[in-house]
Amino acid sequence: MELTPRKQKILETIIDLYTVSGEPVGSKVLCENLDFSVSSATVRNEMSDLAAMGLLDQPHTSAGRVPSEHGYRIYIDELMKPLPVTPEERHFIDALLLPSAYDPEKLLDGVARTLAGITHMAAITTTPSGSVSKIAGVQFVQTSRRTAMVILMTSSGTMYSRVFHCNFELTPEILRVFFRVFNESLAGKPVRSITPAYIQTMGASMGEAALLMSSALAALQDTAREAMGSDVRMDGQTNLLFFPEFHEANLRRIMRYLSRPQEVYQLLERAGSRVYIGRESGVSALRDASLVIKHYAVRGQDAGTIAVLGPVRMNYPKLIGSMDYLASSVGRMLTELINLQ
Amino acid sequence: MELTPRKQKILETIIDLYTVSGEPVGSKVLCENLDFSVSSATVRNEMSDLAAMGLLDQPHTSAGRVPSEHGYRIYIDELMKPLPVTPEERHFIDALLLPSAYDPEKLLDGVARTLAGITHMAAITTTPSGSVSKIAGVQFVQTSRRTAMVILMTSSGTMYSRVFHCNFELTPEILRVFFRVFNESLAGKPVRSITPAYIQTMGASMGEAALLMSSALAALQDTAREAMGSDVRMDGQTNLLFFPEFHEANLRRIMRYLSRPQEVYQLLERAGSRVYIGRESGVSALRDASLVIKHYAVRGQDAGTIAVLGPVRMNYPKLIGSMDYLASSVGRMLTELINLQ
DNA sequence: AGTTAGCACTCATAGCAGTAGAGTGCTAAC
DNA sequence: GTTAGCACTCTACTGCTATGAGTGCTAACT
Repeated sequence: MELTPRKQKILETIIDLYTVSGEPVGSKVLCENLDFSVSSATVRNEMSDLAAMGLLDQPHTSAGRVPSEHGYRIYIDELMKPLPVTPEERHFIDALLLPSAYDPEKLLDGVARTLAGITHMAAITTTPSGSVSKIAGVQFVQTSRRTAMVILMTSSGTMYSRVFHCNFELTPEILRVFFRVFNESLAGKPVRSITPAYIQTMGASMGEAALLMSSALAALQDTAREAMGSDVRMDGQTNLLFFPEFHEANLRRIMRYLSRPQEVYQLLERAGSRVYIGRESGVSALRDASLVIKHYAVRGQDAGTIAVLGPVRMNYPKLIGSMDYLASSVGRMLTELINLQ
Repeated sequence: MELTPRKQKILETIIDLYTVSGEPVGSKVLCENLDFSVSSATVRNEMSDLAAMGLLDQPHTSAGRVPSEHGYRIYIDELMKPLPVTPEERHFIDALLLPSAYDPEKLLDGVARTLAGITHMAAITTTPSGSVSKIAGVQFVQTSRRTAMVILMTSSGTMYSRVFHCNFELTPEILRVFFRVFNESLAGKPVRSITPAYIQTMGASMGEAALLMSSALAALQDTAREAMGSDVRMDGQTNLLFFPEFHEANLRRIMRYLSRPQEVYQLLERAGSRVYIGRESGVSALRDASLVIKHYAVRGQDAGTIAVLGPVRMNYPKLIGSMDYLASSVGRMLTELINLQ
């Protein structure tokens, strides 16, 4: 059967109405909200066709119709257009991002908070894990007589720091030696090459100096482990409490899933920019939710993702418009931050 | 009316049974669980007395009894004893704390995660805000040709860092000047003295050099603002989803309250080590919850709090025992970290 | 051929007894 | 002071009915 323009319009209107009300849409209210006038009987015939095409579901015989996952898919792929952010919204988003704009480490936190704030849903951001980035350099800062901080800087602009303690007095000279030794053997190497084995090799090649550096080496390995970890930030999980479709077991399933960042990370990284409606994600915990994923690029290279998790019934055009803008802002900001270096 | 030993024992047993079942306790099951044998009629008389004393509530006429807030209060103040952690539990807690033990910045995060992990409730930790701590020193690290990181170290052992960008090439000499100027005017001063006004004064006193330092000054002020902010970490909020008493509106109220860290911070800081049962906290969002607060000390001085939020029906002796141990561990670890410096 | 009015049919929901069972409070005996 | 016995209360559950929203179908209309 063919999806005539009138059927398209009806599907769109059902999705619009269902998005705001959350209730199945009946033929009567539907034909009151159409921008052309036909009787409810005609609308019923069309709805019956759309249901036969698998675009609408019916909770039970005497209920109205609800868009099916497939219906949403057609709507998103063919019918809707992203709604670009207005200048006001742009200013609003920029203002929310500003406080974290100067620190790559904090930026993705700020983005998650911003995204959760403007969408009132759960927001997730990821940065590329160290598995793809390189070591830009290692820095040392003395923090007290016998403690110092090692800072690992990566090519993606992120920094990881750790404090370590030595059983001897540190001097600027010693730290300069640390700096030279560490940067000579590490700068330019992929972060993933800092393995315990490599650390041992480094230690071995230093001879006696290794004893002095053991705590620094251990601290460095800690930062590398952190850098290798998938970097996932979330915010606004509690926003999901306010959607009637997220209830009890359903909600618990979702929250439990979100508490395993590695899995979330993998889902987002391999997805590409797209919308997962309900069961499309293949994650059973998310079967009643939608996940909108948008990759952002730094220097033209795919660098990470921002994503929003919410009920299937959400305002996709608006959300996708906002996320498009936010993703480009983040990419631009990170590119600037890296170019500064 | 007097709280005879038998009444005490009955109250304790009711609380024990109610803690595991969550159901009102009737006279029949109660007398099966008492360690002395009396008939259910006797128990009924005693329960009736306890209800008259305000220690038990009755949801409705034909239901069993439930401990009242006042009943819990008496139980906690007079009847129960904290259950010290077993050596196994001690090892378990230590193992959970270990990964974050070496970085004061991350320790309180780790403590919140640990506490949520062992209690299966929501955990909160606070550190003293910068309003009471002093500036131990300021450090600068070059991160690229034109960017550097300023690190504010406080007397409480916490560090706050921010990256800043200059429109000229940075050299080690310039950073040494920064270091000298900043430490001369700031070291030893309370963190709260770094106000925008003071920053301006600093700039003014530098003459031309102020132009070079403006971005560093701005970054410093950012770190100071962060250091002044109440430092509240939470974890395990989603654990609350699994308690039947936290439902719908109730749960949303609590989550909404937890999303305002400043209020939570104030509640914990002014409370002292204690248990707030239901409405005792004075926070209406927490009227159906209990909050167990424990202060920890660093170098013998009150330094911050750890707290657990959960249903009123919780295992207080066990929880308080665990928290006593955890608070002393945290205090000890922070004291060590500070003494190292 | 497409559209519409009319009507029978379906099904969820709310409301209303009636019943079973848990638990109490009271009384009288021990 | 303790206990057995019993009437009383109240909730939770079940089955029933009425209601109404909404559909699907048919026949008439344009």
